[in-house]
Amino acid sequence: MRRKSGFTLLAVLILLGVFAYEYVLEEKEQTHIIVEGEKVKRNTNAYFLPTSTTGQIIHHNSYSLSYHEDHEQAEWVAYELKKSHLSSTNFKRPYFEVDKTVKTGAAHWRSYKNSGYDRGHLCPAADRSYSKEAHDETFLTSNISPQDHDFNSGIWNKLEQKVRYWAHKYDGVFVVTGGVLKEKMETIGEDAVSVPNQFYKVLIDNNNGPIKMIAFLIPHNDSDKPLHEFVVPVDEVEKLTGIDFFPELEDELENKLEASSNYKDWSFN
DNA sequence: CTGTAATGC
DNA sequence: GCATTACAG
Repeated sequence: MRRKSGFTLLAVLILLGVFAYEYVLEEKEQTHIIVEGEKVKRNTNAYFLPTSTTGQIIHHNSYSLSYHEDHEQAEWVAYELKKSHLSSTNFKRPYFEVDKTVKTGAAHWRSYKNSGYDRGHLCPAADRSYSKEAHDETFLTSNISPQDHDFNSGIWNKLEQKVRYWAHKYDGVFVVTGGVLKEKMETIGEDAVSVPNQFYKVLIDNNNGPIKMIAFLIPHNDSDKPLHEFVVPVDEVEKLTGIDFFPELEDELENKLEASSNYKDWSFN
């Protein structure tokens, strides 16, 4: 009797030891990840916000944006797309609303009417379908840009779907999207909303292994080319837009990641 | 999924 | 203006 309980105690102790050892290993790995991006995981939404060239950053509940009054649209829209955000829910499309939080006055949706261009979401409705409130919030005029319908439903839609695929595969990504806004562009409607000649998307992933980035720069035309042909270094988008995308990253890491147009870490399957 | 447009109240 | 329906890439 005594001998048996001795064995039991020993077995329990060994098991405890194994669990403790594994726990320490796990802790070590997590710490390692956090060190790479400092406070990255603590407040991702604020941490990854790009700089604004206009000084008008607006925080909505489900995404943030920097509004460019001259072009009557956002220069960037940024949000975290978590794996848990992905939803097959199909909410009914509401009407677009003028974003009243834009102090200089956001574009009116009538400026897009009969313009020949789509009201193209920058933050896609499908990326905020985890609640009706979040979904409907994407239908603000500060979140749209004039897009050719074939482009919007073609190559751009393909990219948006790929982002959702990556959010699922990599347990979330942080997304920044916008049109490249330049001095002279075609405009539409009474508000003279600029029609960008290129659109970009910049992604950063710090949830799955080593931190990684990827940037896309796509001409405002539909294309049959594979998406990976539109990959550019983040530096190139920064040069075109004047936006600094991840200013809070430690400089050495930021410089290294933003100079690369290597996409081997991102699965295109 | 991404959207526009016509119709009736 | 809002709701419903039809249609297209």
